[in-house]
Formats: sequence, C-alpha cells, structure tokens
Amino acid sequence: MSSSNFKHDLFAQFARVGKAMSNANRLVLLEFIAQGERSVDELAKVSGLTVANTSQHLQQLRQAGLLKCRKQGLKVFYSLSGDDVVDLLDAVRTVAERHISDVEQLINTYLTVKDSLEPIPRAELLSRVRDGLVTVLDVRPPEEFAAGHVPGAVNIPLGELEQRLDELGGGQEIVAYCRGPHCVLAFDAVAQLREKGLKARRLEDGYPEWKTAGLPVEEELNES
Amino acid sequence: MSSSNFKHDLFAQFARVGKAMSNANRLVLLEFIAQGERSVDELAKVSGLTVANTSQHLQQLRQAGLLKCRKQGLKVFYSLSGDDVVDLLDAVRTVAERHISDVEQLINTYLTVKDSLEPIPRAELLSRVRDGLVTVLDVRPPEEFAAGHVPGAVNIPLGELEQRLDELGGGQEIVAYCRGPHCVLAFDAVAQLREKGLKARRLEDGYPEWKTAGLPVEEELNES
DNA sequence: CAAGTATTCAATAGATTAGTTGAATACTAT
DNA sequence: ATAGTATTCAACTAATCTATTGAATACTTG
Repeated sequence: MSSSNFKHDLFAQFARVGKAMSNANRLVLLEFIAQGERSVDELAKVSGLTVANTSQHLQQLRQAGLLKCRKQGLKVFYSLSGDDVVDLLDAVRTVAERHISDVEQLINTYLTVKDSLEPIPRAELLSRVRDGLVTVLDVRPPEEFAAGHVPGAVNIPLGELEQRLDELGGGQEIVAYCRGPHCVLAFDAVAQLREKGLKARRLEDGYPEWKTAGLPVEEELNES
Repeated sequence: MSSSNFKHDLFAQFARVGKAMSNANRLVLLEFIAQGERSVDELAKVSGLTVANTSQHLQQLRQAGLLKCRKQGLKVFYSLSGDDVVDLLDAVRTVAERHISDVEQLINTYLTVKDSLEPIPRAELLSRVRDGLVTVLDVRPPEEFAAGHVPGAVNIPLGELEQRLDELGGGQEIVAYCRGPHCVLAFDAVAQLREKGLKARRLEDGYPEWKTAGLPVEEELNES
C-alpha cells in the first residue's frame, strides 16, 4: 500500500518537530531565541553549554524547521522560523502545565509564597498601565530590553534589583516579566520583591507572547 | 544556584511533552485517539503495532500528560487529556508543513494532481453546505461517523467509495474529510474521485478540529 | 598573507529509546 | 473455581541520542 507509506512518512516528518522539542537544553535555546535572533556564542554562554554542543542543537532545531539562520561576517545568527513556533512552544507549555502534576508541584515548591504564582493577564496589564496603577518591571538584560519591551516598562536586570529597589516607585503594585511564561527571572524577581514587602506579580506571559499577540511595543535605538 | 535547577527541571518537564511527540507511531496513535476514546486492542489493530508495544507507547503518552485512561471491565480506554492536546497536535503539524520542505514535497509527490492539495476552509464549507452547493463526504468508518460528524455529511468509508460513487449526487463539488488535517483517507478519497473525473477537494482540517472549533455537529444514536 | 575568531565537522563513549518476546496480572463469563 | 481475554510488566537487543573532544572550515583584520 502506497498510502500507508505516505502516512508513515508524513508522521515521521511531524515527529521531527517533536524530537526537536524533546530535549530540555534545546527548549532553553528556543526560549532565548524567541526574544530575537542570537548568535551561537551568545546562546552557548546563556545556556551554559559548550559552543560545539550548542551548534549541534541549533542545527537539529533548524533541520526540524523551528529555526532559520543568517550568516553575517564571522557570526551566525539564529532566529525562529516563524510565529507559529511561538505558538508551538506555548502549546507544549500549556499541556505540560495542565496535565503533568510534577510541573505544578515544581512551581509550588520553588515559589515560597503560593499566590505569587497567580499571573496577571496581558489585557488587564495594558489598561492598568494606562491608568498609572502599576509599575511594569522588565528584568531582562539591557540588550534585550533595548530590542523591544512593553511600553512604559522599567528595566532593571535581576542582578541589580536589590540595589535599585528605589526606582520602583512607592508601594505601587509591580508586575514583572521577562522572556517567556516560565522564564525564571520573573519568578526570581517576584520572590525578591515580596521578600522586601512589596506587592509584586508576574505577567501572564513573556515578551515574545506579548509581541506575537500584536500588543504595543516600545523600541529604543540608543540605549538609555 | 537554586534557580538554575528550577529552570532546568521545569524545561525537563516540558521536554517530556516533546519526547512524547517525537515518535511517528505515537503521533499516529494520538491522531486516532483524537477521534474519541479507544481501547488498546483497537489502537493496536489500526496502527499495525503489537499490543504490548501499543500499550507501552500509550503509557508514555499518558505520563507525558497527553492522554488519560479509564478502565471498564477488561478494557482500558484511552482518550486525550484535553482540547489543548488537539491544539498541540495542530501546532506541530503547522510548523512541519510550513517549515520542513520535505513535507510539502511528500504531499506533492503523493497527490498526482497538485491543486487537490488546496483544502477548503471550515467557515467556507459551512455556508456552502447550507446553500446546497457541495456534497460533504465523510470517509471514516461507520462507527466513527456515528459518534459524530459534520452536519449533512454522507458517510462512505474509503473501501466502498468505488462502488457507491452514485450516492454522491450529480457533478456537484465534493468535499472530503476524515480524521485530522493529514489523515490519508481524505487524500486517497480526493485522488480517487478526481480520477473518476469528479470535482473533489479536502476539508482544511479533520473532524476533531471541526468539533474543537465549536462548529455544529450531528450525532446518531442508532447507526443508519 | 598570517593570525585570530566563530562556527561546524567528525569520532567517540555512555545513556536512552524502540520493538520483540514471553510471562504476569486483572477482570469476565461459564 | 476455571478458562479465556485485555492489558501490562520485565528482560533483552539493536538503534539512536547526548555531550565531549579535537580538528577543520570560513571569515575578518592587521
């Protein structure tokens, strides 16, 4: 039967996408790349992998159709091959969150205060920002912030949060966000702020999701 | 750093979902189960795997949060753990279709006539069915048809299509659908019908997607 | 052209996965 | 109880995947 061959071949192709997402390190890489294009050595640094290993993972992701790359001079920049990849990442996260009990457990164990896990929805944030009711905190590194961020957000990288607490206004609720829905930076930030007695929550998703949803974005050509 | 452990653990959980979808046979099983709950031996039959092997794959899918199961008497019935799994499957398909060139190639090679690949969108079908402009053909087995189908659809399983061609009305355009967006049955049906000189297209998606989209469904309590 | 840097390639060892086989378990019906 | 059926478990081999290492390639700069 030729059709059963077709079917099997077709599903084998789909499985390549699954296989690409079957490794924690590759998912970490994807999450970073979802911020915008990144070079191999940047990715190796942030992921803690060796350069050769990073390169191999990136090639696998590319062959599975999740990434594209662009060579400029010495460097090769990888980026998502389309917005559908962000959707795919979110679909994976959603299923994992809802149906794998270990995920909920993990998040609960990590966050000392249980309700800091309640994230604020995107739509709600926008209106509250306009009303000046909340301070939006972007805890990503300045480079990422400069490439695009939620309008009106204050950029304080996680490492500097403790010293720069005073920039966060007086007692107003703070909404922290970073890369993706489960980027640890935002979790850490919320945990730190709450330790200092401030009202803090996480944004429902991260920057890539915000952007993909077509919500307004601010970009800076010269870093502040 | 406790946070990097958290991050790694969390992504390892997400990777479980990817791993579950990293095997062609498991994807085939998922596609069948997306129709409705199925017992292990049914699934073993349609997938062509041994029962033990099928059981093992099903358990992996369950541990990854994609399936749930229910025991009734001797049999164990597996079903998707939620609609989010249908979304996940679609996200995988979408990425594969758009970004893996082999997929396009495969579909082109399989379908002799190139434009039979152009599927008709769901919304368009509904209005045309109401106007009586098209005949909708459901090529799934009668049991699946009985469990739910697109309103007004004619059920002719693929094997009987050749003998029952006369039931498909006079020269009207035929829209075939079956399980999922890439279920081979629909491709085969379109190919067969076109060979006989009939106007035939595929529905954009399959029955699970139709149902998940909240579109009207017809169910039969006693099979026709 | 030579030196230096970013990336990829190739080879390898250890871990993980897929599918097979045969036996064990859990339930039903006689 | 006993026989029969559906499913799962356990053990095993072959194949595949991950991370490491060291070398090769491609490009820029002096």
